[in-house]
Amino acid sequence: MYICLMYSNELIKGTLKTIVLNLLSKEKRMYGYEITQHVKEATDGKIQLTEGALYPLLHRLEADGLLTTEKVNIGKRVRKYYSLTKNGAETSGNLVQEFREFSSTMNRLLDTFTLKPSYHG
Amino acid sequence: MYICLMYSNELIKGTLKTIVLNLLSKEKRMYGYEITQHVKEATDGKIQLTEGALYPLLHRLEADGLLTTEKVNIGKRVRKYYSLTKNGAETSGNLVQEFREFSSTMNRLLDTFTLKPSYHG
DNA sequence: CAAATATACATTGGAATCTTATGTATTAAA
DNA sequence: TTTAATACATAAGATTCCAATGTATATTTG
Repeated sequence: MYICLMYSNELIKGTLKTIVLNLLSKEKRMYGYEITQHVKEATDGKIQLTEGALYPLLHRLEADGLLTTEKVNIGKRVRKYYSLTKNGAETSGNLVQEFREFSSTMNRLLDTFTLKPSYHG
Repeated sequence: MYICLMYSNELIKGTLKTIVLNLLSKEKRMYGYEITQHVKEATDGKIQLTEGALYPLLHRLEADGLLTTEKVNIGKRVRKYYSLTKNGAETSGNLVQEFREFSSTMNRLLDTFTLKPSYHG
């Protein structure tokens, strides 16, 4: 996904990594499905991550040394837990701060010109 | 561009349209180069639009009926002014609101989990 | 108990968006 | 006079995400 029912979904590109790393900086370890559910609940369904976006990202982050994994058997199923590496924790903090700054800059920019959106026809 | 010196530039994908339409909802008409300079100044250089992203977008928005153009001769040069159509003004308002909501949702989501970004090693 | 739903992983093809690089040309400043 | 600024434009490539599909186990519900 990134099924963002309330938003034109293009807005969110680039924030998935931030969301995931930030979550893992607070929770010791999480598995993919758990992440999707957590984000969904925390945002009242406003942000929903798709597997097609999430799983490849998790694999990439592991390959890049930002995450480590441990497999845990749950009955006959194998659950894959992800945790931050030291590098991942650092990156997490940076990305969150970057988003905050960007968000602030954007909102200021939009404020400057959104007093009355009008049609100058 | 989208040369965002302070940000990992991926964060901004999807906001270019919002920025441009919002600008044009406040200024009767603007031309491409003017838009890049305006955004640059208004954000203290934090957001810089590249021509490679801006011009194709302007063309697309015109093709989609959100913008109209008028060419003005400046000496030997032709300057291309863009203005919002009625449809464009409506879209502008929607996109700005969507960004605000998304921004708010994201910041709340990040707040929930950023008390202390840490390495659980 | 059977069927539907939830849990849980994964990959692939394609769309959309942006960057980098390149190109042309005029005008102003150093 | 040469450099920088103004002003447009396009093309190739990277990145990121979505939709679709696939597999399989576990739980809930009718």
